[in-house]
Amino acid sequence: MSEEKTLNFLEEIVEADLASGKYASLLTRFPPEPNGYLHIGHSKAINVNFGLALKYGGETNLRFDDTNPVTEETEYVESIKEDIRWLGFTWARELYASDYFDDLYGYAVKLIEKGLAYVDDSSSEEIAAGKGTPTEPGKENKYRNRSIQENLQLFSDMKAGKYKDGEKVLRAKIDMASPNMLMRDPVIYRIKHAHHHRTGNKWCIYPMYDFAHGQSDSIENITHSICTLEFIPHRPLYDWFIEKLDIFPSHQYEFARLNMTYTVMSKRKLLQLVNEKHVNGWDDPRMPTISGFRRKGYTPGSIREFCEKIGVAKRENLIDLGLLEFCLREELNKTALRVMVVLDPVKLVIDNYEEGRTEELTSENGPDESMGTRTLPFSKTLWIEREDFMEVPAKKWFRLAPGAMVRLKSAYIIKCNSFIKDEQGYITEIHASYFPESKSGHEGSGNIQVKGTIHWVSAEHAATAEVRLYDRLFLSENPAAEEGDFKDHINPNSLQVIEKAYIEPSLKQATLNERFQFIRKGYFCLDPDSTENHLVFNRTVTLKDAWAKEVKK
RNA sequence: UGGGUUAUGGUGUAACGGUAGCACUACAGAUUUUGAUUCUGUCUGUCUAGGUUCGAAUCCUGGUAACCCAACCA
Repeated sequence: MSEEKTLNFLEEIVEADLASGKYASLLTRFPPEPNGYLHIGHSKAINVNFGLALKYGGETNLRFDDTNPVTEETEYVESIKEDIRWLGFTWARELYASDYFDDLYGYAVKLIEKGLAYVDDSSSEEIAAGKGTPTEPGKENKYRNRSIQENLQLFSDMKAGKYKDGEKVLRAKIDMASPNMLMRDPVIYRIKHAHHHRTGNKWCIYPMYDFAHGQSDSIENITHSICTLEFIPHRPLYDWFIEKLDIFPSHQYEFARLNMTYTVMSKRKLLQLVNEKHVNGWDDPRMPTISGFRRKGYTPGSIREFCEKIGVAKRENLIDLGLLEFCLREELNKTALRVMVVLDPVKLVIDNYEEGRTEELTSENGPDESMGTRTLPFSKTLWIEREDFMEVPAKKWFRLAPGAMVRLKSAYIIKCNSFIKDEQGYITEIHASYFPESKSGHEGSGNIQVKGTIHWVSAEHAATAEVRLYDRLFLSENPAAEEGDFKDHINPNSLQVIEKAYIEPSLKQATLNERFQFIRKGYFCLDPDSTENHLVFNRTVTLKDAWAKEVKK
């Protein structure tokens, strides 16, 4: 079977540009604004930009688009860098749009000198009104015809701080009747007397996105400037500035951003979830942020694989969260250490097992023999999962029930003799007898056939831990598209905390970067909230559960 | 309603005028000391109406639908 992978449209463009000699090498950039945390949607953009460069032997710059001092903070710069590194990518240069403020100012002066920009004294409302609507052209105002000399002076005064915020702006002089609203004399510089996280108080005028992005690309000699679909209408402006300024011609290309089921992706909505305490911060494991996924136990490889699988195209999409989970399970299944943990315990007493006796049983750590084995203490009294016992077994029930037999994983086959209920009818204890000859790994262990195998922990030897079970944050597939407030669709049971789960003793040595499969229950990892005496585990993702489906039928 | 972008199974993505393929999901079966994994199989698709052509998802014409654009945000 040949592995002939077809190219996505960006790869086709790049290959054509390289083949034609338009560019000798490839240089892309990832340009986040440092005003929030990166989410899974950004990981697609990261994968596209870094992935393309990697594939074609080029480089990728990390450029912080920090042209708006009032929303941006150094804290975000650090988290963004950490997330990109964690995903496994390395940038060629760490740059900032603010590095180019002097150049950008010079470009603005050049535009004024060419009669292509003017200072406008209108209020923002007046400017908005003057732009018209998509169906009606805008109107040219009286400031549009100021002399070059006057504009130069005024712009210089703006820079010098002679005006207050909002008193004046610099606008490009393009076409107030353009069908593209963005070409109707866009504002390119505004006054903001604000402290900038890098340039401090040096500037009180700041360039707008459209006057910073393309030029920054050009200054860095970015060959392919890749962004999302909503910037398509900006492209004519992007090209206009490059042409009028006569600078290196970077080109903009657009792809469809990632949308995923059962979550929201807009920064505004994520901020709301954090601020209104629907989650416990940006790195809450229920958040679609990179830091949230990291804390939940996702691996960088699974996210990269997911980004590869979803492809790159120009059409709107809503990708099934199940695909991300598939990528995760695919990796974790190969690498996670198998351990036994009882989340919802009920006591199991082996009547014919000697009181006080303990055996060290051997169990495999994973599917691959190279992962080795460990020992597990076994004794008369065990904890098993409450849901693994049914007083009146359902049809096709393979687990424990009165008179039924199951195997205790890596141990013995047992047969249930009886069980005890309290006055409320709650089962408090199950009694069984074991078959010594059925011991795992020993001759004759397979003489008795059973359909079910369940996990267990020795009561005497078990340690305890808190376990946090996460479910999807929203009940709706596409909460942002629902009528009304997206928050009305929050899943009230997205977090279930188990205060006291019984864990096998080996788990006391768990470390933060290890991944575990709690056999039959899912994949888990240690949470940073853990202390030596209080371990906390997060459920990364469940296992597929064919029985749960059977029950639903 | 002016401009722009996009339409392929439930989802995502290929096929670049010549057999509609791949992955996820779903379903069925086999294996299994995890009802996991693994393996095998099955279902389901070219927005619509015309046209060009020996042949159209692909080219042309007309519809339709979805998304984006009227911040001194990015």
